[in-house]
Amino acid sequence: MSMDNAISTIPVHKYYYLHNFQNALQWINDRYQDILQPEETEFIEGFSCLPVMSQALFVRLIMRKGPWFRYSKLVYDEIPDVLAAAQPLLALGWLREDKPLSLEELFGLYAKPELVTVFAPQGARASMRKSEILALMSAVDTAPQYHNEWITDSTERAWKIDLGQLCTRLRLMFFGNLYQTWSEFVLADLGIFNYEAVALDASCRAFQQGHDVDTYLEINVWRELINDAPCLEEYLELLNAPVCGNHWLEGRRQKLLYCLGQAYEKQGDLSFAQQVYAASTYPGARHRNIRVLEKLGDCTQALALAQRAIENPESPDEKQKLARMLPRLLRSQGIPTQRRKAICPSIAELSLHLELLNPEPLLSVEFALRHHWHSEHSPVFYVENSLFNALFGLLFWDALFAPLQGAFFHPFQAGPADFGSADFVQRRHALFEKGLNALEDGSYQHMIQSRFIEKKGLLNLFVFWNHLTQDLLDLALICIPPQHLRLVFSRMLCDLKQHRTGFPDLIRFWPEQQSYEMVEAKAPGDKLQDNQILWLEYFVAHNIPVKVCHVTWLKPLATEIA
DNA sequence: ACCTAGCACCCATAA
DNA sequence: CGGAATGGGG
DNA sequence: TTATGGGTGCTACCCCATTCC
Ligand SMILES: [Mn+2]
Repeated sequence: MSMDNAISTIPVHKYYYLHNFQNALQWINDRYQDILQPEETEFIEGFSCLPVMSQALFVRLIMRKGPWFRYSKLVYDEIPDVLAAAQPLLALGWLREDKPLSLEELFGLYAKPELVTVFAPQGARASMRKSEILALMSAVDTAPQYHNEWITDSTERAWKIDLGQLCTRLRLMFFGNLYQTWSEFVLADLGIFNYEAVALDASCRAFQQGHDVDTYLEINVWRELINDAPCLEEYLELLNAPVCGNHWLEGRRQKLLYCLGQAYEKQGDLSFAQQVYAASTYPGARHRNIRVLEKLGDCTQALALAQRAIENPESPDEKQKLARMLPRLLRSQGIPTQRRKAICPSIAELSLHLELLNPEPLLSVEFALRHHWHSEHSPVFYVENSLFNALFGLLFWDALFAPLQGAFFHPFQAGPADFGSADFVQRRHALFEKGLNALEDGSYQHMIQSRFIEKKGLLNLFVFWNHLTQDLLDLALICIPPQHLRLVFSRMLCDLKQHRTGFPDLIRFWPEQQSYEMVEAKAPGDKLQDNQILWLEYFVAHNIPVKVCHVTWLKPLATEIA
């Protein structure tokens, strides 16, 4: 804790955010000359000509919620005269005070007590909820007005930032996504996020074509539309959208279709959902298509599609789901099926039943089991996916951070941008082979240990550093034979997206015997998930030690009424 | 990869 | 008043 | 009773102030 405080109190330059933004603009300007739109070039040029205070204010604003701001709410030590700083921005029209505010915008800008005062004549009362006052006023007067018409008798000013879209576009071009913000810079400066240093040359950039930037933004608009409000029939027009030439964007488009299907399904528009699922190649879309056909009562179609699918399953996960649906669909057609005994007999044999006394304070089954088994000579860790993912991330560090074309293009990446694409492993084949070979010749131990030291704290999408201690790592390397690591990593490499998850909750070590065992803990009512079952089957098939422990509580609840 | 994914928890339904 | 939710900040 | 599907909630840097109910 004190360490964290020490880090976060290191003083940064008072205009740190402005310097970061200037650097980002420079970066973009250097790499995107051919793609930048005229107004973007104009903006970059115009920005550099502004007085420092105005630049600083502008950057402060684009990092805040917006698009409306109240002058009185803009208080910064490093910008003593906000009004003066705003003048050049107002003159350029980057900030506007001559725009009307809708009622909703006004309500976003002012707190309830203020609105009660303003709208008391129309019947607003302090006892009402803010939403009730809004409803009241909507009934009376909904037309947008200028700020000084809404709020008379006030020295307050309201400004609207007009370059939000443009700045979002620049941010997208820099990061290649919209979830990262300009605050990445300061978080990295403060040591809150530490990124691997990947060599980036002047040609590294997220987008190769201006059109792709637009496509990304369009998809994002659709996504917000789908998430924020009920989906209309008109959205089916997405079915006619052209295929994207860019693989990465085409994948995003397919995912968008899948999300639209989910939204339709959730709101009960099964027929729309079915059409969209049928058009999407996103993993899982076919399964949802079959399920929705079933829900629609079209079991004939559902069965036909399921039978076609099981001939050529897209993944073990889909195969698993299909195997569960098929008997039901067959029965619906009057075709009898023998009642299938538990999912897989080999997994049933892994079962172990324990009655435990839940210590105070109450623990989850995973922690209770760990507590029950843990001892100095047989330590137990609650690791879930984190252990094997971390070992994977450390062993294959060089492969993950290899500076391949298109993989890295800004200094704040926890992994390559093309992680998710079908040819990800193929493109790095030789590097992954190198890691696997290290398992053969024994050098993997040193490789993993030294990277644990060297790379500690650096963001890696496979390594969760707070879960991985030196103790845990030492025990894992002592107790888990390299043959097992190889088996696990091989399966992961088949499909990194899907096979990163589903590992058992606990791992028990017996360092003196150099042995270990993984254990999936199950509370009553909890059941194995598909990805867990698939790993269990794999472990059984390769003699990797694993159990499923079903825990019941010995003394249910005596101290419950408190 | 913070409107996203992985996990556990809780409930409804059907054989 | 308590306490959740949101926004701003380094 | 079991099996299945579905929905929800938590958690992700951490601290602080404001807002709202
Ligand atoms: Mn579990």
